[in-house]
Amino acid sequence: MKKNKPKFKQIIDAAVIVIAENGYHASQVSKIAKKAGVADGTIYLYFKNKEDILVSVFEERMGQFIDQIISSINKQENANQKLLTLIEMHFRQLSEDHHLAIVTQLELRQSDSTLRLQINKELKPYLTVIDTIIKEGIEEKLFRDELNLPLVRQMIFGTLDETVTNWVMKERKYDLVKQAHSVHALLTNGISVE
Amino acid sequence: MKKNKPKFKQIIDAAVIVIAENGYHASQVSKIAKKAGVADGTIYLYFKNKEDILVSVFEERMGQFIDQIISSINKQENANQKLLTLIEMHFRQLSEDHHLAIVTQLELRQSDSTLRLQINKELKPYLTVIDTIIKEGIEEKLFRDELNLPLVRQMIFGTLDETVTNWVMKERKYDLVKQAHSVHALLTNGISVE
Amino acid sequence: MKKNKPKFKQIIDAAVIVIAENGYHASQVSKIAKKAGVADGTIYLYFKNKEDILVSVFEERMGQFIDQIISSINKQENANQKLLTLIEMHFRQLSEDHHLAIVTQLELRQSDSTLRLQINKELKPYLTVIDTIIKEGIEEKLFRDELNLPLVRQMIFGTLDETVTNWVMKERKYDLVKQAHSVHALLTNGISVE
Amino acid sequence: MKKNKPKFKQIIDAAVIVIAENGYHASQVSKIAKKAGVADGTIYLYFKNKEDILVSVFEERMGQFIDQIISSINKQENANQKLLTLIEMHFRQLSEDHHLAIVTQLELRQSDSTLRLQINKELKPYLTVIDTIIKEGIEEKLFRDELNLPLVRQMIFGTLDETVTNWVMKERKYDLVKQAHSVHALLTNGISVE
DNA sequence: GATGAATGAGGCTTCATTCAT
DNA sequence: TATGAATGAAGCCTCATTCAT
Repeated sequence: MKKNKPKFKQIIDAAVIVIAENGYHASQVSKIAKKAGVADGTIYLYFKNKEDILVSVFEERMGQFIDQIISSINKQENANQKLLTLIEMHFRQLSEDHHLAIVTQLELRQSDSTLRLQINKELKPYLTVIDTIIKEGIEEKLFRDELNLPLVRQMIFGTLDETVTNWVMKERKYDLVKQAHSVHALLTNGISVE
Repeated sequence: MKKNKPKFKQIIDAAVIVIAENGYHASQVSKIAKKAGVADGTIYLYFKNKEDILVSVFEERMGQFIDQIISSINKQENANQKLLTLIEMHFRQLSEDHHLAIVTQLELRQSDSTLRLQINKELKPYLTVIDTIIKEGIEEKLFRDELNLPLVRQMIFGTLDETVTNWVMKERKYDLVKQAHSVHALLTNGISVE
Repeated sequence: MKKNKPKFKQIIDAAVIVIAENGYHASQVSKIAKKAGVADGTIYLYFKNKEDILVSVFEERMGQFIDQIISSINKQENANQKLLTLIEMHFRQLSEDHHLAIVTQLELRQSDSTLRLQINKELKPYLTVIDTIIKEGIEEKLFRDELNLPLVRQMIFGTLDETVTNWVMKERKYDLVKQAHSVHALLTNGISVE
Repeated sequence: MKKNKPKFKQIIDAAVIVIAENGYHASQVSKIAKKAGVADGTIYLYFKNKEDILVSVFEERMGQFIDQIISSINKQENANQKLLTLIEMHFRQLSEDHHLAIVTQLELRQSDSTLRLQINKELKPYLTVIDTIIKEGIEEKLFRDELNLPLVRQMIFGTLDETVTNWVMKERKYDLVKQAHSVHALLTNGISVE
């Protein structure tokens, strides 16, 4: 299994940094190889082509990202706590790896539709986690039971995504994690008085 | 002023269609020229370079988009009505011009960071409109007064954006405008019971 | 029609010389472009890809080659005369354009099967001319009537081809055209006494 | 002597099959190694480089090919019989090893001039055998004594070669060996009446 | 002797942009 | 103004060969 060889991770890590620093379009394979400390050709022993590197970046990192969130959520008692934890973990992980944040929020969105399709597939488990929390919340009578599931999911994911993107574009000048509670409050209580 | 000459608009319109139909990366200048019915070189009499076409697409169309929303909002009495109108108009306009929806939600995001910076500039007035509504809502005691303005704006814009993107990616198979009320309810009342 | 533009012929001519001088595998597109006095990209305004240049070389030159032979043959009275003329013209034309001789006898045979298939298509009319002469000869009772047509064609073409290849590989140190009569005699009378 | 080690022959045999099945250009060293059941690097313990494999293919197989023909010819009484035997053996051997036929008639001709030079050297003994038969035939007064030796040799070899190539390209759908007599008759008696 | 992971040079092609007409 | 033929820079990928084990 190629994924367990050290060079596989070396190249993935190099790719994240190179893309974050140079932008998606200026990230030539040769630049990634150099940063990873391998020859250009070596890349192709581990990846089918350039696109495959990018998909793998997402697979590897998004996989970890979601696994972390799920394991944290499982320690929580109810849907409200779980939602808060999801938000905190989402913000924390991207805060702690700003290269990854730049890549996921800005650079990878420049990829063409074939790649974006792959990326959406990777994203699906995350959306499923959100769905599960909402359904639990409804069962626990914490959330309103007439909620339109896809709409709520879009609100939650859209809000988190937009918040992180803004933070990245403002060059990460403020503490993203600290906003988790407010975002949670907004999503649960809305903006209306009472 | 070049903007008032007929070929300027011809080229912008052609660009929207070509990008929507072919995707950002397969939209060569020559293809846009052909669709616009002009020679390749003519493009450069009206636009500095390819990026300039794309920025102009956004300037022109986003300008109209926002103007429409503002004029509709101004007929509304309070912040709640205005927010609902904004959502409806946002959804309606993109529903009615699906080429534009594809371009704004999917294709233009593939542009590089320079272009995206420009696009964000064009987006600013829209975000300001949202801010204004929120502030009005607080003054009118319709919205909670401890709201974090940027956060609320991100929630609103993030939710609308994600909702439209999902609709585009699902190939516009359902009625987006019909979702305006539910989205409005979610944003104002949150998801919690009570 | 691209074939009538001067650059089309310029590039074909350059390709013949570059391939003859450098060999098939060392004939980069950039080298052909340079010899033709055009930019690399210009090649692709006239040819689909590199292979298309080579097919066109054959189409153009082989077309002329065969046309010349046919028009000369038509002035001859009987099949025997026609066969002699075909041999003479075959030898003469390749003698007079040694670049073309090198390309057809040595370099173009290195092409891959896709290209060789195309080349064989171009060659077909020539083989048909040979067939026609043989059939005429039989009708005129000059040639034996139990002849196996494909076999005779293979003997004639194989002999001419091998003779020219040998001459090219011996670096054209002797007069090829002078051998036409002997070759004709061999083919018609065989090698046996009586 | 490396030639006597089993892996040497293993690799040669693998090369013939791989080239026949994949074509010259798609026959990477790694593919030959795999088919031979050795590691890529092992190839280089037995052959100087890739070209050396191909030259060796010819050396080994052509050597056998010619030896077979010579030993068959020596059993014949006169030049006429010998020529017929040569033709039969030439056709029979390639008929019986169609991989070799594909490689010699089609694929190896794609090699570059350096390699073809080597191949021609291997071919020389065969041409010498032909020459010897012709000279014998003249001495035996079976063949005309004013024959131009190189020319006759080119006719014989060219005819055989073209005949086999046609048979290979027609995907070996007819019996090549059965044509030996007709080809022999053509070469000895020519095509003319009387 | 045998392995196979690693190397890195090399070339075809696209397409935004220019400029002579 | 308008044209469109011509330009030429730039990058992904393959595969013969090496060499540490």
